[in-house]
Amino acid sequence: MGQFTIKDLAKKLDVAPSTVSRALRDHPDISEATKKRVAVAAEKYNYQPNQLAQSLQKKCSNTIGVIVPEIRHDFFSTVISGIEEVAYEFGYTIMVCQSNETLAREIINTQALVSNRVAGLLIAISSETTSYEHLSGVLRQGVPLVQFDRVVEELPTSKVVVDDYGAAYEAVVHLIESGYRRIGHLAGQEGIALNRRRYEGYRDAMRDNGLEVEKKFHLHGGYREEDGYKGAGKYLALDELPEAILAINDPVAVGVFTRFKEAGVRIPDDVALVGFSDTPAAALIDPPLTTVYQPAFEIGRTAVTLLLKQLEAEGEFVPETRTLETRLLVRGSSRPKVD
Amino acid sequence: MGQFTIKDLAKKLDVAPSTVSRALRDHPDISEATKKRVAVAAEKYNYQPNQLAQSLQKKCSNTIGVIVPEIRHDFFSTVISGIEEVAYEFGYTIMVCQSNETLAREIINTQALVSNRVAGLLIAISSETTSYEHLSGVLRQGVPLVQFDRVVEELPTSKVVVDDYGAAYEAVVHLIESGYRRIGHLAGQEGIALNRRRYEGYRDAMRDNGLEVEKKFHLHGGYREEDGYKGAGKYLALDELPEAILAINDPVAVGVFTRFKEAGVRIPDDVALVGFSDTPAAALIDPPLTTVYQPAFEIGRTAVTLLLKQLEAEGEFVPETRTLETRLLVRGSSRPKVD
DNA sequence: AATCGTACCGCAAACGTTTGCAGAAGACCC
DNA sequence: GGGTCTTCTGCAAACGTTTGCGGTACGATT
Repeated sequence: MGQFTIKDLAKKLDVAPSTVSRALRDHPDISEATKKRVAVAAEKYNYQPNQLAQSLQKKCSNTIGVIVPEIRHDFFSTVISGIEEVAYEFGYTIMVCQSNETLAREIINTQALVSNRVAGLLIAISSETTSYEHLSGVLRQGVPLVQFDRVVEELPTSKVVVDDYGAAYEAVVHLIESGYRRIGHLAGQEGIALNRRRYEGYRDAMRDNGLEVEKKFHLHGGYREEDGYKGAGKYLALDELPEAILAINDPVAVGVFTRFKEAGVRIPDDVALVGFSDTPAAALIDPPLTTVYQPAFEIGRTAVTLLLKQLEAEGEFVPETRTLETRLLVRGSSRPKVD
Repeated sequence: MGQFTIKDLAKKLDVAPSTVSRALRDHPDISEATKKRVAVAAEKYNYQPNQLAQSLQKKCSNTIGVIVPEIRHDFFSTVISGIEEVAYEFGYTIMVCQSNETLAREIINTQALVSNRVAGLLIAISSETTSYEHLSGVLRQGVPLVQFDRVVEELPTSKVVVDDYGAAYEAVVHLIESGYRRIGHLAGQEGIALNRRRYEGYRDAMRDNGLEVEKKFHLHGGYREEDGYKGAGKYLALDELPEAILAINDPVAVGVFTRFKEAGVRIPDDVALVGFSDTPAAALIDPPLTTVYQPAFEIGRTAVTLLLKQLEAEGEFVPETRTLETRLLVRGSSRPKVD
């Protein structure tokens, strides 16, 4: 068995492998006649070039490595979809790994992908990732790297992000304008740039409107629905509830939503709620969730595009940061307050 | 630049590349002393084996190809997650492609993956796929293939499916027991095995309960939310509505849900609704959607497992079909009818 | 008729591994 | 001290490509 190789083809046609190779790649040295013969035979025997061999020889492959915290998270699967889309368009295939939000696995993933000699790496770091040695290692080895969504700012790579600060600011202003004053923030892990940026947007929006951030309403958790569920439990354990909550993302908001519903807390009458991402579920729950739309698909597309650009550029390339537009989708969960 | 190779390592240690290779793989011929030296140096210089070269030489790679209709569909992203999970566990990486529900792209995807000499292929066919030449081609080339969810039954491959017939049957019986009589079915494209099986379950459940399938209530569409939206439009265009609808999957059910809500059709009072998959949104809409839970994650896990088994087996392998359990999740959208 | 140019093709090395085989060095036996 | 066994290591070929360079054959030019 085994695949049909260029040598087999050469033997069939009684020419040298090199001739076949050149014929297939339309090299001017080869006569039209033999080009045709080769093409016909290749078709007939269903010859498919061995990408492994090709990549080995050219010292560069046409696969792109992707590392995300969790594939099944709607945001990331949409990003991956976007990545695959343009990768496909440019003749690349993608290798996808998930870190499961752990640093250990993220490290193994990067090594595996480098070991597979991917042309470049696209990554959104795990929530545990606070040391970047593995990533700077990748850079040191000359593997192009583009970060998206959850980025470490210190690293000199291209980045694709959204204006988290501005989006959070806008969301909070919206809440304030809707009549909510005592606004809480259910954030992600501390120390992550993305969290910090959203927090600062929240904080500044409060400050600029003469409101103060109440520490007890500023809680930390993870990125998953269960984290939201737990977070809501913490709010419920307080002596009083905030008037509104800005959740770090939609899954968390949904978790809060569920927990509150169980507890008989009405949304938005008792507590207004705003999420981040616009997952499909957001629009469907009742009341529908006000959320910050993030162009996940575009984030993916842009990330590969930057990577490909870097691949073209070879030496003279400078990291570039693309900040994509968000859009606040105002829905029922933050209906103007009536007292 | 360029990665550190086994040759570089050999030069540093003043031994032959073959010795380094053997030392790294713990070959008994090599003395403990040099093994240690090699290990230390490999660590020091951060040597990472070139998988491409390895795969080329061994004539088999450690990457698994995955083709799904759409990555962002919750069901598939969850399957992929499961696939990645066990692939990772066994030292494999996965290459993921989406066919976007088109045959043309599915063909290109399979070729690309074969060209990359994946160890095996995992596929859920597109809704357009009615000719299987590309897949039998893959088999003819000796590339292990496992189908999941949307399978073509004629092909002699391992398969991972759920009992679509039984699940649909159960769902319809549930509707009947809840007092619904005139039950419609919003199916997918005709000619797809999965659709046929679910249809038959629907049909037989009706028949076994002395009810007849009304042709006008049996419509066809696609797998996406928009297809459900459109399908609902078709129902609305009829002179009357069915009492209940079994949708081919959750996104479609959600589309129906949305369209009906717009039209003022109440669920389940005017029309009851049942979906398939249990996407996250299903439980969150109001009323929550009754649906058939499919163990997406397990489907993914099982698919790789079967593939790995086949890879071990070498010659003496016989295709195997695993049918995973579904579970009907009864929720508000099919509340017992009150007349 | 000798030279040159051109058009086309093959040889062989290389990419980074693995592996069968042979070889070197020492230990052991008689 | 010559032979045989071990133990360890290196050589070289191979996996399927690509590519620099050299070579052949032929027609054209002087």
